[in-house]
Amino acid sequence: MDIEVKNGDIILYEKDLSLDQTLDCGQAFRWESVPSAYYRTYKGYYKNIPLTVSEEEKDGGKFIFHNVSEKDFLEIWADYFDLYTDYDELKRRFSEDETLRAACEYAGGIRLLRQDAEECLISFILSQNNNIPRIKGIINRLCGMYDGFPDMKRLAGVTAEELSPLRAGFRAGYIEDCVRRFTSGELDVEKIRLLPTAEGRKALMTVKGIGPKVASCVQLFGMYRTDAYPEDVWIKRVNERYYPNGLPDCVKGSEGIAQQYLFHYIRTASV
DNA sequence: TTCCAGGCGTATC
DNA sequence: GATACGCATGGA
Repeated sequence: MDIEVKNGDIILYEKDLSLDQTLDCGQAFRWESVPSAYYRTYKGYYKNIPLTVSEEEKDGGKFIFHNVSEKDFLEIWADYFDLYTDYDELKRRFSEDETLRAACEYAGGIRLLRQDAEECLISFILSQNNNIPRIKGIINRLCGMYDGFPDMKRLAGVTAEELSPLRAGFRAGYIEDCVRRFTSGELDVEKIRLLPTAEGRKALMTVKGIGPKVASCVQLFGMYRTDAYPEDVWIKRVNERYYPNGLPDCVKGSEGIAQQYLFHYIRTASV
């Protein structure tokens, strides 16, 4: 990893990263672009730990992690941004497939964030039949209500009615059920994390409001289960159009990361 | 006004 | 197991 410590900031040189593509692609909902002197600056959180991060110029590969110690960078942010994974190698492997090659070229700055599992559980339940700006709004109000993103313990006993200020609609009842199942001891995030992907997915789907897509999102984004492949409306279009006979062998074990490139490609590249 | 949004539960066959 | 339909909410 190529970093420098400078005036209390960490400077990172990383070719395979774009803040727009990674922080604003629908895998995380708590990052906001803020005005700055740089090409792009985002403010956001991992587990309620705040960060301001800048991309110096478009596709320049130079990033500034503001006011971050080297220790915190290496222990928290390098992990969160998945900087220990070689995306160049990954993209070369994916590029055996023609569609994926185009997707990787189009959105080569995407990385899979290693997010908190409980936060992803709540967030992706809220994401169903909803659009990204409104998902962000609901989560923002949730964080306001609890002074940061609440974990299961903090949410224990919450009712749909108490969540009504979030304007989450029918999803509030799903949150209520989810919290009850995970705080009663009936389900355990850390146990699900250890299960094989198919079994963990089944366990998650026993929660009211968690279906195949949300379960896979929780595994992919919240448990770094890279073989989870969430099939939303956009990815269904990709599959019908490019992969009617299934995904190519070159994505084996990394279906979820491939999904990120394909999702961004089909959604914004007008192909 | 109507339609749609990173789906899912329920009813019905 | 497959398919149709409603669902809270707010922006287009």
